[in-house]
Amino acid sequence: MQFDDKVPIYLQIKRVIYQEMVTGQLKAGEQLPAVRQLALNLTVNVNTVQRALSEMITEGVLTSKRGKGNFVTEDQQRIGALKTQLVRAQLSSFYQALRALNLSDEEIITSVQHYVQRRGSQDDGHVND
Amino acid sequence: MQFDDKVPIYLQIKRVIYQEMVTGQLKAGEQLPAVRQLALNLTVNVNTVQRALSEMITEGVLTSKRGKGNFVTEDQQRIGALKTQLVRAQLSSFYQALRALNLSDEEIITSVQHYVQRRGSQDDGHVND
DNA sequence: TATATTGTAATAGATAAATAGTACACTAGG
DNA sequence: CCTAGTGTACTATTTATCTATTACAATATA
Repeated sequence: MQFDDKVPIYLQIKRVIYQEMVTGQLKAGEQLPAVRQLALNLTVNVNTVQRALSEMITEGVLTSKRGKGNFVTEDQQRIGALKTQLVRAQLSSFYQALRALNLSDEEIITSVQHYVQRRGSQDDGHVND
Repeated sequence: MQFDDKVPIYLQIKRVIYQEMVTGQLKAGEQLPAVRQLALNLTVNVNTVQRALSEMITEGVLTSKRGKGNFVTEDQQRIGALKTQLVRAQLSSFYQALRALNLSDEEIITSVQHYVQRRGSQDDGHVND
């Protein structure tokens, strides 16, 4: 996997796993691949994977069972809250950045609409739910 | 100034100066504060400021005159292009992040609308152009 | 011609992050 | 009981970033 070398890799790994939980690629209670396997998949060191996972364990979205594996929380509501939290964080930083470039609220909204339209008419196989 | 310790400071400095150019706090052709002064303002080392500025000089948005100072490009169009570029980068990463969280195009648009509305009704002294 | 102010370069040290490698602890299954 | 597979811990090394410090080069001005 390719990472942005201006952002710590362990943070980018967290983001990937968050996304898999939110999209349901990883379901509540499901076991994650072994840390050594994750390290291979991500072409990254085991310690780096471990750092990402241990933070997520502290946050309560993962649980660890020594000798067995790492598991997504059973708490489906926790995952829902995670999605809300991640979406809100994106909205906040996006809004703040565009305001800092002097865009009005209206301009921000229409810029998103136009961007989405442009992407929609641009035959790159993405689907719209 | 406070920085996010997960992102290189020199990149965050570039972002701040970009914003000042785009918003007109720094006008085309205008002289920047001396690097040593900028370092004081930002509570950062001169070398770190220098790294940010030297990259922006390479990009052509700043020019340097040894013994005189650093200056914003005279090319107003260049600044306009900079704004376009920065806005587009924000849109792209924002869109990609929310798609990765399984939001549809419609949901992305309405989430922005609701976020802006919520902020608008929330008396925190921001103005709407 | 000096002196102050500007940008620029170079060195050395500190810290965070990532890597490689080794070892240990717990669990399941033959 | 032994072995394979799991998470976890620790050390050592490398790289990028930031800092502190010193020095030098170019410009303006008294």
